[in-house]
Amino acid sequence: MRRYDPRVSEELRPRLTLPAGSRVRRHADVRRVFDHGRSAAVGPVVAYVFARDDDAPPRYALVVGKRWGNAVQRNRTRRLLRESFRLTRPELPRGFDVILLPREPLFTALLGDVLPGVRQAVHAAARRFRRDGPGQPRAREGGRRRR
RNA sequence: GGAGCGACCCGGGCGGUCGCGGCGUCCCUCGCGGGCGCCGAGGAAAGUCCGGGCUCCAUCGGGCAGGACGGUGGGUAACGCCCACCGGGCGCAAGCCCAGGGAAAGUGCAACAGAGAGUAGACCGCCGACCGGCGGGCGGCUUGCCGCCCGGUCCGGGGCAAGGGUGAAAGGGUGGGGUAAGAGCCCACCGCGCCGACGGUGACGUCGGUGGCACGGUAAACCCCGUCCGGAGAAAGUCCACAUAGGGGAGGAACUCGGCCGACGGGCCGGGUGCGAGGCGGCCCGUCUCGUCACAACUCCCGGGUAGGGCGUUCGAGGCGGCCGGCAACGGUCGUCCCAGAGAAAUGACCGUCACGGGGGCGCGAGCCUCCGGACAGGAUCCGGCUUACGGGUCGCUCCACAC
RNA sequence: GCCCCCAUCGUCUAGUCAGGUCCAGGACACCAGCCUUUCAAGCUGGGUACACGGGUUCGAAUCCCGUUGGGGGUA
Repeated sequence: MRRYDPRVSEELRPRLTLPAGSRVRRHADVRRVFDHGRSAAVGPVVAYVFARDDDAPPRYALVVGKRWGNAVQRNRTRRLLRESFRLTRPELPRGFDVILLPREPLFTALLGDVLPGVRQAVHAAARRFRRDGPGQPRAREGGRRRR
């Protein structure tokens, strides 16, 4: 069985907390990231980012739909993404709202499989946002329409 | 040892590093902060299949319609659940299964096959007693008729339903008597119906008598009988804040009585009947609210806006232990405990170690080394059940084989 | 979360309420043959389905229960 090397976190002092305030909770904020943010995908992870007008640490939200399995499997997926975000948060660009989504099934994945993807995807999306600015909402033809 | 049946229990333990959600408390450089303490998923939290609590519909009243349930007795807040018992079916057995009321209230359905499918029927077959004919023999005499006998490997009428055959099902079964052949036609036993006695709270059982077969299947077909059920569902609901803009469309109906003002045009208030609209899931009754010569208000429909916060919200038909009652489900009583309450959603990540299971190797052996493995699955209003998914253990019992 | 509905050939569907005549019918699509120099069209023939597991019944696509998979409504 593969094991995750604990030295990854040993290097990363200071404190690696994940306070409640670092979560994007309001529906309007989530919509803003999806409609006007920029995205990038690395490995098993997709990241959407949108820059706020401050210099606070990055905030996150997770979107894991029913296609990723039952409640236990979705919880496992969310926890891996959250843990990856927590461990990499100090090195991520400040002032961004980040939404993380899985791109492939993560139920059987280990933390080491997910963490590099989160770090690189967020950085890539942030670079794209700084270069191109806010995007326009994609037209959703057919399918479900959000009000 | 093998096969099987039932009841019950458990759902890894300990430790470390970094974190998460509540509540309490303290600190500060007050912020989306930090320290400390306590608590933090399941036996199914699942499916959402039943039953209740709770909230709103003014009240939840009567009837119809509709739905659910269905042996008996108990348990329960209630149930479609549980316990005990009865009856039937399956199994060698331990045991398991049963929507298990009514088919003599009525209606419907049963393809194909078959003679006949529910007021039964006669294809093959069986019979030759009875009637008519045919053939033969004998006898009589009024010589072409009569009588008697024989013939079903002669015919028809007719009798029969035992046997064959069809079917899921053919209008009691077996045996004997009986008969021309047969048949509950008669008899014995079994089954069935009815009556009675006894036992049991009861479903029902046992025994006796009697009838002489009259009652086929299907109600998870309509239906009948009995019992129960008002509707919606926490995104229920309620309070506050914010916001849209007083948007568009549709609707209906009169009389009368009393009092007061006014001073003859009438106005105001209250009541009655009628009418209209609406609420009480559908309909009717009943009832309540509003309106009633109408700009408005009212009611309904459509359109538009908001997507924040508080309460509901977790102490409960609650858990654990003892004693008592009960075959049991369960109840009573005493003691003790406080056990998730989030609001897009917290239990995680990683590591060590010990147990447990499996494979391989070493060892005479106790054992040692090494590599794997640990299921189903995550609270979202709360309980009681059912169902479905799934890893393992303990105890008891049955049958078979072997040994003593 | 809560409350409803649906499932039949490759696709769209009929049959389900009132069980048998249904080894399930139709249209398009598919395959083969004929026709044509070839293709298309036309004609002839053919294959293909009751989501799954139980129960009731003599008999189930149909009735009942459970499972699975879809869809819709609701602040």
